[in-house]
Amino acid sequence: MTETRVERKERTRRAILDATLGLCETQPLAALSLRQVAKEVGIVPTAFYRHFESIEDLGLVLVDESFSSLRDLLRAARTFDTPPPNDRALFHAVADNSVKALVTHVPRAQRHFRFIARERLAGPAPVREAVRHQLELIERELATDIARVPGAGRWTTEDLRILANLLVSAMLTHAEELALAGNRDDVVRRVETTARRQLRMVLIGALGWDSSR
Amino acid sequence: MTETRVERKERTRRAILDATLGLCETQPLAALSLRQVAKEVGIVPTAFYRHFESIEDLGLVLVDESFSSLRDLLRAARTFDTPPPNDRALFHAVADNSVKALVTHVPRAQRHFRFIARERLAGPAPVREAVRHQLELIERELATDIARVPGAGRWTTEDLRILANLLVSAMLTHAEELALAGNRDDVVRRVETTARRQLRMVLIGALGWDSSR
DNA sequence: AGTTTGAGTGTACGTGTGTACTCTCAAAAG
DNA sequence: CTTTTGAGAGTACACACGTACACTCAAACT
Repeated sequence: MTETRVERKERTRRAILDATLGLCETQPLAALSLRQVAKEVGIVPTAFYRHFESIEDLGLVLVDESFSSLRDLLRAARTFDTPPPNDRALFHAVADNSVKALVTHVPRAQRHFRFIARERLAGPAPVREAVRHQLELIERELATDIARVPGAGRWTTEDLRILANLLVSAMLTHAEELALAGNRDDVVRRVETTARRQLRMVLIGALGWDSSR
Repeated sequence: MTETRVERKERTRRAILDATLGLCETQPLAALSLRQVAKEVGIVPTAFYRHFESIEDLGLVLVDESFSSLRDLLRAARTFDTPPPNDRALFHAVADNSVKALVTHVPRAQRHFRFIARERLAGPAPVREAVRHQLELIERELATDIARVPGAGRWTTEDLRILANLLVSAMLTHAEELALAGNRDDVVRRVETTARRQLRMVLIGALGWDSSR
């Protein structure tokens, strides 16, 4: 039952991260005090400094952590069981798949999504910048992904980025709504429908779009 | 140069509202202290209570105020100088008009937009609820507006709501980006392009969409 | 075995916080 | 002219805040 020194340290570090995520469900990071976090973890305030330089520093770590679970979601959304027969079916499949990934992953990583959504705009400047940067990376990934879809040949790189931006901001809105809804089944289903329809509108609408105007 | 009693009271009330909007550009409402606001205004902390019950109460007033400037923007976006000749031109005109309204209004009411964007997710629960409610009203207005556009006949009410939701969340994202950019011309132009293209994609894509699947 | 290391403790400080209370003093009401 | 009213000032309190400093004591290193 003895614990090595690094193990123990890692355990309290995790406890601090978890406690902060928990406290951030009801208030933004900027409204959080070092003492509040320490009390929640069960350590003395000064012990906090053994792990993080400041609340802001902690926030940056949480951003990285949160985005790695977002990446898991996106990876799931990209995987198909069976390749769809035609274009229209493909778009439907993409939409359905993405939304399914959204509603199954979000509850599991609720606190991460909520954290990102909150701190994206309300966080301290460096935290906001970190979130913005990560979202940009995701946008780019999504853009190259869409580029491989049939009918996307006519699209310019710029337009693909713009389309990806639209999809990311829509999905972020839905993720936040899901996270806030908790486990209320009716809300989950409503968001699910809205998200799926929006993706279809955009993707199918995209077929009629031509970058050359 | 004498000032009536109600005039004077209204003046400090405004000063409190303005000071709070100013302070909220760098931090969320929840991280704000009553004393900070009072100091900024130039009154003693206890005098605050003559105007608002709490910071949260003040927040709710700011939400109302902010949304009335958002409504101004939307009204501007709906007004046309000359009716466009055909459907495609109409969609382009709608998109151009909306985006023009966005980039001209946002700088004027920057602090209001920033406040909404921040507090929508990071604010105290009652403030978040107030923002959510106002956005829902705007969505409904937009939906009935789109319903009058040619080609929208085939759309169900539900789908119109879903489309409006997509547009509102996209425009909110852009408004926030504009507000954060301040007066940096290159950013403004980039956001402008992105917003216009997204609106066109969605609106023109919408022509190809059929609610009946 | 003896020594070093470092996570976590305990105490102490100056400062900021919300709020209760009494006081002022000019505009409004009589 | 006198009285009432109410925005704002001033003082006071108990409490939470970040952080500096010296301490403990078991695991890890030599």
